[in-house]
Amino acid sequence: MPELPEVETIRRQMERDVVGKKIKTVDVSGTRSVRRQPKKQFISRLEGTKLTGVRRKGKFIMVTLDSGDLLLVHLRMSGQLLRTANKDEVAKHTHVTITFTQHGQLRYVDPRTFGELFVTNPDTIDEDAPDVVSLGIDPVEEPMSWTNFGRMLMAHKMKLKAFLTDQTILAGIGNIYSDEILFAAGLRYDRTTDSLSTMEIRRLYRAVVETLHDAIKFSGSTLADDQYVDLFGKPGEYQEHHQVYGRDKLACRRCRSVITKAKFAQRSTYFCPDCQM
DNA sequence: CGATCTACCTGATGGC
DNA sequence: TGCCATCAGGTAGATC
Repeated sequence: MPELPEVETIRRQMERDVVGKKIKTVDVSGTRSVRRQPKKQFISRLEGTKLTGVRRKGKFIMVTLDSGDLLLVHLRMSGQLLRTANKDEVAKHTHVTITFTQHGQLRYVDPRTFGELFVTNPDTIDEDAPDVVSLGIDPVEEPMSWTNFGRMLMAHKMKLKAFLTDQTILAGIGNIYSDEILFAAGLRYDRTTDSLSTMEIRRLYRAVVETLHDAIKFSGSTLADDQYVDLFGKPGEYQEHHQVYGRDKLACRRCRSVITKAKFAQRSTYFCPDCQM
């Protein structure tokens, strides 16, 4: 489900709403959402700690705790973090409930159970979470020059969509935003990284940054199944601004050609055959 | 090394 | 209605 803009929306809300709160109790039900460490350890390392900050790298949310530990959350396809009152009805597929000493709870809900939570520490994260350590550059948190971006492109010979969605190169871009970025850049998903002119490199870098910032401004994208909602259960609005994603057989908003749907790496890919070359 | 595919899950949707 | 196939924001791991 969520990509960088959706995760960033939740991060910003958590920064305002849960930082400073102290965890009273943690409840874990089911076996899949906390799977990287024993449930008991997960719970004991959280209970009694205070949340001191919320950061993000790619699609990971990292909550800093006053114990020095880090609570890591990855929502994968269908995870939601929801701020609730203690007495609010418990939604189906609620797998983790964090109750604060005051002012309610933070709940983790995830129908498909692909997402996960775990507690780690800066000293042990190399062993605990190699997937976090190996993340590439977060294009929103770590801005770079377009020349540096060009060097990254040249260092990997692959198709543009594979480049954009490889979390060890750029962290945070998934299936929706790679398609939207490539439309904004006027480039096809199957162009190779080493085929771009200087102008195209600049266009692509600009599209990465602008598309992600735009999507954050509109609180991310909620698709027809309503799976993505923010910390307070509210859907995003960026789907109304999609130029290509989910718009196959519709007219391109720019040139009126028909948007095409293709398969790339077993995923749907949408593009305008006339605006993207 | 890269690319390609499969598996992990539940639920919504569409065709027959 | 029901049944079955297909698809969905992601990524790790096996295989070639």
